[in-house]
Amino acid sequence: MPTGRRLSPEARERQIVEGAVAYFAEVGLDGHTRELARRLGITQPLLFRYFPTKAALIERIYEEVYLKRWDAGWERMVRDTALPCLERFRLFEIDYQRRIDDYSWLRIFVSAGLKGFDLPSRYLGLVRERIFAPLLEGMRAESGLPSPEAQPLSADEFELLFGIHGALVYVGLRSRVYGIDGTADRDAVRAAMLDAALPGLLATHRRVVAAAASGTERR
Amino acid sequence: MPTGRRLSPEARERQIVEGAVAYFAEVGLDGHTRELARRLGITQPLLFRYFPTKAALIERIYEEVYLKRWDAGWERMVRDTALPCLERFRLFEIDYQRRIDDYSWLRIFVSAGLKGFDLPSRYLGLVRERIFAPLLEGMRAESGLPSPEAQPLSADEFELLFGIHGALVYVGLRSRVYGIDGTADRDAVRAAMLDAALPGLLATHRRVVAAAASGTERR
DNA sequence: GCCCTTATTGATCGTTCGCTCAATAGAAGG
DNA sequence: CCTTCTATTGAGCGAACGATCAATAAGGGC
Repeated sequence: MPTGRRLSPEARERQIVEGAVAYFAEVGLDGHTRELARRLGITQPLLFRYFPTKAALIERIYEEVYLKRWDAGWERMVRDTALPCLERFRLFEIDYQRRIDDYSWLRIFVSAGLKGFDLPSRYLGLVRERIFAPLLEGMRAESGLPSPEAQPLSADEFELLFGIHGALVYVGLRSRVYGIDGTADRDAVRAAMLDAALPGLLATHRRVVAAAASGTERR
Repeated sequence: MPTGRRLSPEARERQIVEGAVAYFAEVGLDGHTRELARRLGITQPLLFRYFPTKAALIERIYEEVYLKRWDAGWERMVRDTALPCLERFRLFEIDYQRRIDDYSWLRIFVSAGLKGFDLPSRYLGLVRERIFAPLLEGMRAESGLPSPEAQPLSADEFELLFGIHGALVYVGLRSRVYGIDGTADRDAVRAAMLDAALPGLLATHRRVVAAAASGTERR
């Protein structure tokens, strides 16, 4: 993609942001501004006309890749009482995983985690509060268990969902971060994982809630 | 840990390796040799007396953290016909996860993956061939299914084990890489995940093998 | 076709990187 | 106590880093 000089500021900014996402995803957030500029076919000082510092450019990448790609429909989907909770969970995960099983998304996410930025923890906090909490509340209701107001959602309940979630994320990580050339159809693999994990989930959830209710019993 | 100058070469090398593991785990493999030396209380040129290049030091870290911590007992454990396969799998994962749920292990692993080094893919290849393949072979036998010689192990079968494995690894990643302060007892969380996932595993495995045997059927 | 705005560049600053080497200093043997 | 060996250091090399700024050139309005 040659540049064609003197773009409009909007077009140039877009080009820089998209190029930066691809570049820093590939080499990590310690990548160099000169190399990024070289790949874009522009000079390095031009980057600093559009972003005051490298850190500001990276902050913009966060907005671009994570905040912008958060789908408000997910929050509605998991509250849609027309479907059973397990089906809502399945639909959410299929759509969510398809969105994040992306070279840039996954690599910048773990790269940010390694560098100690709070983006991953804040993002997973969002998943926890806006997706998993409503789902667990629905599962409580479907099983005739106390509402979260009567008995707060426990850490173990969240782990139930994060466990399945993690298995699905790991499929993408193996390919995008560990470099295992997954020739497999990862969508199908995840669908099969959900088929295996979901049927027993409600029963396990009831056990976990009952254990939490009756003090500190174990299993 | 102040230095006390003029150590024996063996003691100094150990100190450097251990310090390097801790340092590069914390800041990533792009960390700087000067900062590492400062933390060790020595000068930077001394590092280069013990390791010719920074790359050689990092190579040594790989040996130290991954190859050296590989437990040959795992390979025996998963072949121990005295126990049912699911129990072997459980015992392996409990021990394995306890070993790798370690700040340095997990962070250097994903850091190496991001930098494109082949360590993670080679390591996971080891898990696949030396741990999961024997387990799947045993599961085939327990279920009266064809041996791997008669019908090769399929990618879907490996995904069955990698799915559970990934859910367990993700527990550590959330804490060690994403920086979510897991106040929870991660060992107990993983034990509960295994309790939830293992009971249905053999039946699912039979379905997967049957589907693979009868051509390209789906579910 | 000319002018004026501004996107873009070339040159460069101070700093820090991985790495080298001659000089220094601490322990062990006689 | 003095010599010898070598672990350790201080000074510094060339290269590359993020960032700055005056000079240049491309396009739009008249």
